[in-house]
Amino acid sequence: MTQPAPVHTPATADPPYLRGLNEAQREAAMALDGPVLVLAGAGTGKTRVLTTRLAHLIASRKAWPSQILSVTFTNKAAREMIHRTGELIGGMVEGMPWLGTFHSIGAKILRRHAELIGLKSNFSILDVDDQLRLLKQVIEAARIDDKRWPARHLSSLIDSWKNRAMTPKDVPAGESFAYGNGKGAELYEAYQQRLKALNAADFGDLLLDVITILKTHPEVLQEYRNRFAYILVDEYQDTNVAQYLWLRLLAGERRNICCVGDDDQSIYGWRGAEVDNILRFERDFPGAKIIRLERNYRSTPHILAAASGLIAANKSRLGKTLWTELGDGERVSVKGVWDAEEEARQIADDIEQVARNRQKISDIAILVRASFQMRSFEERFVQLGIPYRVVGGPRFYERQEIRDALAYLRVVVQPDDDLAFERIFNKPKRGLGDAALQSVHKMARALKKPLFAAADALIQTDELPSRARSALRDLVQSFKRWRDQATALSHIELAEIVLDESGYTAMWQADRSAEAPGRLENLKELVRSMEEFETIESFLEHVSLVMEIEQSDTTDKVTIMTLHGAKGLELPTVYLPGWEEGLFPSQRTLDENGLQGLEEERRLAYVGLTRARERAKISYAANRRVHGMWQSAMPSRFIAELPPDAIVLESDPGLPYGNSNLSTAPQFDSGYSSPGWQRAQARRGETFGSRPAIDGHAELVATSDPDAATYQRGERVFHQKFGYGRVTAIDGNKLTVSFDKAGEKRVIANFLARA
DNA sequence: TTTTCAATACTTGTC
DNA sequence: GTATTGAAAA
Repeated sequence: MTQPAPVHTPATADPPYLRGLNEAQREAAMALDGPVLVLAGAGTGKTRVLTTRLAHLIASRKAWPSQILSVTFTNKAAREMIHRTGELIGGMVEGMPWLGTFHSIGAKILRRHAELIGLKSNFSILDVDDQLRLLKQVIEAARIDDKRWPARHLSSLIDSWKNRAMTPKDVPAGESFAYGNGKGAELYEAYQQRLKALNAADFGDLLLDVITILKTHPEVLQEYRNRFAYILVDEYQDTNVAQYLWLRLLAGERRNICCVGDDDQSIYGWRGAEVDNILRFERDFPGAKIIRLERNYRSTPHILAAASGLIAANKSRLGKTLWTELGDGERVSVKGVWDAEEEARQIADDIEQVARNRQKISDIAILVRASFQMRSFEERFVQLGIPYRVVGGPRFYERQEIRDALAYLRVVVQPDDDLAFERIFNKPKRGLGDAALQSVHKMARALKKPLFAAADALIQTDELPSRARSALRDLVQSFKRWRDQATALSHIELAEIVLDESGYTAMWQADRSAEAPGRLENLKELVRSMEEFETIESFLEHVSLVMEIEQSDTTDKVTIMTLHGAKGLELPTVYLPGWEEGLFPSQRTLDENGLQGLEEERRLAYVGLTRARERAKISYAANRRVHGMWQSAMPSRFIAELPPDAIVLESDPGLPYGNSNLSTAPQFDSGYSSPGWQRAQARRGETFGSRPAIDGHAELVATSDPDAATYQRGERVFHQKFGYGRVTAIDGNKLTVSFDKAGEKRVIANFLARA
């Protein structure tokens, strides 16, 4: 977020860190006392304000660094804040112990008071995988059919309860019925007990348990209220109810709380974020100062106009008007293409052109709504040899091989970690199957001891078949040996020995699949990354709270990522493909969350547009394959909402919006009940894979037409993608058609026409 | 116990 | 269309 020279020249007496701030930014950075809400539009220098505020608090001696609580959502944001504050006040931020993510700070507080909630201070933090396995055990113990009631479902329910700061007692009976015929709350309770027994907490607990402690132990609450003289919150629009309560408790009477956010960029409602938190800030903190940052330093006026015009269609927002002093620049281009492959082809051609002009292609990002859209781009880039990077795949520490390796280390360090032990029990395969694991469990229950101790006891008996017994004995003895060595060796050497002697590395070396070499590489990277840590314990703590690994890839590559992943970024050129009804806005969101969902999708579109500094290029495909079947699509309603003056239409011939006449735009009602994309567009004279005919006659076939829905076997039909064919089988509205050119395909009846 | 086949789902994703 | 997951067969 770079800024040009300031308009308001600073007074000479100003400390250097205030230089270059505009009036609103300066006000936001300097209003230190009392509640403050900074509404920071996209590209208005939000991080600048936050860091300046921190610097100002410290430099003016209002508070010591250790008295300021600064919370962010991501580690990346936390890192950036530390780094940039350091630049402002000259590297004196070593002692900012309370700057971090909600979860890392929650973990820190919880470790100090763990015993108040039935944990030990060395509790382990479960990842999503462990959580799910534990839930499965709880569900099984309650004799609930996990086919009818999947563990995933319960997991997301518990998440949503924790997001709303509900303990098992607080779950309303109605919601409890969402799982296992009213057993929801009961299972939640059982799960919490299992967690405590395992001395473990999940991510939700890092917040919820702290809230419980603060509520039930006034002296602890007072301690933290005294400690935190000032509170700073980043991305306030993304906070959930639990985080909100947590902040309110800590802010206390002093109310020195400053929240920075943008209601128009709230895109995580599905994850429990409450836009309402930001919308009602004034009511929660009467007398709060509201400061709007509206001067945008990032995008050209056309891009801003497009984004502002779009977001104006939302009803629930506080309202901001972004402006800029930059010169006009290019209009936002809107382009219709035949299908996703064509879309990828054209964008790739564009990018190739940029590369040929020896311009950086790392200035370009492709932002998609859903990750399946990435494939067509990757395929095309591979074909053309355009270097690219996909951001937001599975995170490093979430990869299977990394989790396995970590599980080994966890069992070495923490013999009581049952979940980790179970994970590596038969990995690599050592002939210990389900039967053997059940025996260990039985023993553990009998002895009331963790699995590892039970396994140790079990090999003294004749319970197991001799093969399994010796395999288990080997495993147990290996762990004992590694624990003995742990003191003598560095943690890096230890990790190498564990991975080696357990046969885990060998397992992947023997694997002939395509991913195996990559996995081995990742394991090496894991060991390398341990160097930064003093002990294996501190490394493991880092791993559970920081799901990423620093990577410095400076080569010139195009970025492909999801719109969600793009928040906070900015780039000169941004491609926004897939603006089609059903995909963006996503039909599922519309179905599940109605108008609210639509508004969130619109905010997502707003976020996408406002990432662009100089060029934004929207495109939509007239045809797309959804769940393996071809469907035609209508351009997104968001396209019709863009101000005509800010955009330029350049669709391929024969497609909607092909000329600069927006009156052909489909009309949607404010809700989602009549999506025009249900209408199929049948085009004649096309064959599979061909480009659209210039003079093709478009013809609409309504799905409601009863005639169109009933086909007979053997009937000749036409499909816009596959051409002519004959119906060979009928299954409801899904037909199997043997096409003359494209072969046999399963298609939806609505997209066929009689030939 | 392991392999193979069929059923299933399939937006977004921090910590 | 495809990746993942779970249950039957080898």
